[in-house]
Amino acid sequence: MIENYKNKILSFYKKNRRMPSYGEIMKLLSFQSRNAVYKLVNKLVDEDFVGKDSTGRIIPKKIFGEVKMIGLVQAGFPSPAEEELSDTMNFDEYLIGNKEATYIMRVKGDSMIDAGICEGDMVVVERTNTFPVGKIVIASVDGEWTIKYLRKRGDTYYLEPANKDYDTIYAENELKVEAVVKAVVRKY
Amino acid sequence: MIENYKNKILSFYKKNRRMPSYGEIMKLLSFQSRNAVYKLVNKLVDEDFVGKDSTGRIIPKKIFGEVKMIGLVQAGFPSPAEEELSDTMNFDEYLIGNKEATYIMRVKGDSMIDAGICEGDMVVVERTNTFPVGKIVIASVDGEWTIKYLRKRGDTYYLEPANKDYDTIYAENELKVEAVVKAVVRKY
DNA sequence: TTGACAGGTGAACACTTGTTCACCTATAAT
DNA sequence: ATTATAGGTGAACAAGTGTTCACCTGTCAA
Repeated sequence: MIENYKNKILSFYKKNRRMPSYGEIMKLLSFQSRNAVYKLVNKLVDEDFVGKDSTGRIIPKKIFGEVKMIGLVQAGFPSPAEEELSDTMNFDEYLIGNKEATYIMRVKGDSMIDAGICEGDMVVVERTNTFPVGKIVIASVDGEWTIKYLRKRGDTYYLEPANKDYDTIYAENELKVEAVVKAVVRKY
Repeated sequence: MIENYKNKILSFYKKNRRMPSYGEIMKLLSFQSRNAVYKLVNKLVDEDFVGKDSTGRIIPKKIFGEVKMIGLVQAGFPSPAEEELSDTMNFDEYLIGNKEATYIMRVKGDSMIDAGICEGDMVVVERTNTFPVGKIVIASVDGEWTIKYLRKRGDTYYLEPANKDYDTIYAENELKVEAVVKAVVRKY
């Protein structure tokens, strides 16, 4: 029963992008008094399902938009008892540092395949003015955009693919590092 | 100036996990009347920076918690003018279908390296009772947990790594498919 | 049979909510 | 010099806010 309540609150949050008020929960769960809701919410707060403001308003807890995290594949899935203890994570927070400077790009070609970046993968990149040698970067070389490792020999920077079939790239005119690759996301 | 306002509202949302009320914005922006806020908010609604409920409450628009998406790496970054038009995405929504059945696991070993899944990568998996042949699954074979391709020959299922150095795995006693791999996430 | 208690109702509290109105500047255009 | 306009103040409105209180069940244990 209480799980049902949680689900209804959760889907309200999903739909309206905010937590419901006590009155709204009352209608949502077909209660007759807001006080019934008040008592219910206090229990949900104890359970850490939701939280409260300094003004008493209900605020979402971590569970909203988060996913349970397990150590290793080899460890298998936790029992329901262990599940309570398992960590949760949120991809947006995990993957995105500086929101303003972050972009998502889709990868074409297999020049980075040995680094585990395949055609069609999405890369999370963050714009930069630095030259982070050794990292995977988005660079524009003589007007062309690519994703490669940034290397340095002596005073000159160059780009190195992660695929034996491709050659390293030296800029004829200009090599500009536009962004650093922060993460790779592939969906099946 | 108005950018400054947006930032303050945004960081309120980040901190409190909900949108501020008119009165709260008033204090936030050091206004003397809520009506000044009211007029400001209406402009922000026109700009599509925020939205309004049926009850008049302010709700976050897509921008909150989302990231700009670019077509291909080769396309480069958009100009500020184009940026307005570019799509945005939200990782949680993108990666997670059924929240209850979804887990994150960390990969150990290089048996799936040719599929672009490296040691230390995080996989997003969804529990299942089906046998999705051809997909990458989390399976328990005779008590051991692994991540492999699920294959079928005749009536028997078996597991195939994506690495020539490893052998295919046939279960001596039992092969159980615990979950399907929905996505791979790697952070640098 | 009694008492405790979890879970619900319904009314009341002070306060905050979004919204509207009349009014007050400055700044810019005519 | 006059008029419009964008952006602010301050008071008022009904409605909704979280919270508290007294009260009413049914269920279960002693």
